[in-house]
Amino acid sequence: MHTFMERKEGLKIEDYVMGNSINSNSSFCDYTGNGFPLQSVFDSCSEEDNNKFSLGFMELLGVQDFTCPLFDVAQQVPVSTKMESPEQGFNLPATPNSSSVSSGSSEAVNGEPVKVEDDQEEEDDQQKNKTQLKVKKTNQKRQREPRFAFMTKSEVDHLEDGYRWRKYGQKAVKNSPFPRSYYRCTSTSCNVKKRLERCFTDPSIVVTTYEGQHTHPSPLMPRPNLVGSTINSGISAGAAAAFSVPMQRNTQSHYYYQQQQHQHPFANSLSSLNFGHNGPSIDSSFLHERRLCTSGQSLLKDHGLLQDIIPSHMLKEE
DNA sequence: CGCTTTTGACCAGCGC
DNA sequence: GCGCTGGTCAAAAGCG
Repeated sequence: MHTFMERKEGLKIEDYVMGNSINSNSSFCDYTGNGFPLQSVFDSCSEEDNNKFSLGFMELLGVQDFTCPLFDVAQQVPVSTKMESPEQGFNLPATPNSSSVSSGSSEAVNGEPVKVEDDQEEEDDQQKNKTQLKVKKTNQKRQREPRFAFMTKSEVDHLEDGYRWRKYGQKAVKNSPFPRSYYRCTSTSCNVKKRLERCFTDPSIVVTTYEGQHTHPSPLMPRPNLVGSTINSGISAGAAAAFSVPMQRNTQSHYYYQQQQHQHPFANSLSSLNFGHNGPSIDSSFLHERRLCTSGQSLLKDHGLLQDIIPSHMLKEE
């Protein structure tokens, strides 16, 4: 069984997901390395060619009675997310205060606003800023924060996740009638971002992508003592804090993707991200959501996570 | 008045 | 080099 990284080297992700190999001798689990397709939700939802895959994957996941969602695209993000290096995100914890992410912003230039005296100087300043930005960007290639994405079946676009977000952009998405919205955490010095978009193959599904790590506790959520649950679930507290899963009002269910080959995909993927070194100990919303997902199942069951994440018929195959 | 949302413009990266 | 696309900025408008 190959790992994702091993396979990634030789194939474009589209080939990998859409290509002949899916019809070859490989089983679905073998094919993905851990039982899940490696193609990102975004690709599968936004790329026309991937539509087929998307539907196929929905079926495989059992969309009719989906289990718990969550989809870790953290580092081995497929082609579409353009991670510089697969190792980066795993070995480097998210660096919320890094200026590299927003290097395109004029605020990032020298860290202070540009004063304008008159038109001439304004132009000069703009020229300076542009050249400085170029130099900065060529010297320091933009680094992406690790990403964590999941699909949520919901009627509302913006799901409450315990944090406050400010919308800073909206873009039309190619091959999708639904725009993508860009949000940033409103907390100062916290540069966590998230993107929201609807899956055009199923408008009832919202794809949420978190990027970065919160440097502060959730401003809206109380933090119940659920440490035991977290430990038993194998989820690092920091990871839970870094990527709080929305608490949705209208959600019926979630999908889960993750891209590693471990037996316990969710736990391994999150812990391997190595988040939470400076984050809050636990974010309740994440655990809260897990409760919603499990709906009656005990969180402390040994295989509870796997059950949440992997369709039962796939578990039987293992 | 302060904060959030909207939206057009700009920029970088990528593929051809 | 050019065009396309994703991501971000920032001014204006909206809202409580």
